[in-house]
Amino acid sequence: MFDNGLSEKELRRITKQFGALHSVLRLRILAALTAGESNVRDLELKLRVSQPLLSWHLTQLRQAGFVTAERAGREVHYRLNLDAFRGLVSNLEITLGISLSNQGVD
Amino acid sequence: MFDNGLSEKELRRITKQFGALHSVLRLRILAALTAGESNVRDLELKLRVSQPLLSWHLTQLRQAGFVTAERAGREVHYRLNLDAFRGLVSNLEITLGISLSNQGVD
DNA sequence: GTGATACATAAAACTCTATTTATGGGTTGT
DNA sequence: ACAACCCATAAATAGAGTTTTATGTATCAC
Repeated sequence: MFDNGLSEKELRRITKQFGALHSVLRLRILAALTAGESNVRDLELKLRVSQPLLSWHLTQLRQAGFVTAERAGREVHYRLNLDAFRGLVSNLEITLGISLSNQGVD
Repeated sequence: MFDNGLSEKELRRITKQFGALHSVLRLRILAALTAGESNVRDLELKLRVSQPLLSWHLTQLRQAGFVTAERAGREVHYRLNLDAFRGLVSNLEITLGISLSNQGVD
């Protein structure tokens, strides 16, 4: 056919990943995690959202692969998984058939 | 505060952009446009979707900046706007505070 | 064990997005 | 003007995602 390198399954995968980034709150969560790993309570205080809501968004991010969760006592530590972002950009490049390296853009 | 370089307005902007990519059909549209510009009728035949649906998705992509539309007679020619993708990746890098260049990933 | 803390999950209400069906506006050719 | 074609928009419906409220599970301290 005319597919640009990505299988149907991969298409659904990156679609879901883009969906996981379709939320101001989730982007804020990711931004907060750039400072390093964090538990849920700290994020709750930092972002001023309810705990169940935060938990739900963290689940979305985890299912998309953008964060990992690790139990430590009664806390759960979340941290960024940068490779997931790199993989997404890479798949987007394949879909578009171009390079998105932004050297010389600004 | 703790913002990683992006304003509230910019956050909403890239959130919307990610939302525009949260659709298998829209990714297929973008992939189809990598071959070059196209009118709506050709995309309709290629992707086998109804014309109003296609038109709606094209509007979403245009509002997000990923495609541009140009009238040519009674046709409207759509084409990719690669700078929008580069800008999005760039903003994502700012949000995460890292570089996403995928050199050496595969 | 009891109580307190940390996190996840379930159910319901709400909001946003996608799809269909029908119609309208603009352009070309006769 | 008329008919045919290309595309956009409106209204109605269906579906997916989000938020709240309430409850459950696991861990630590006592």
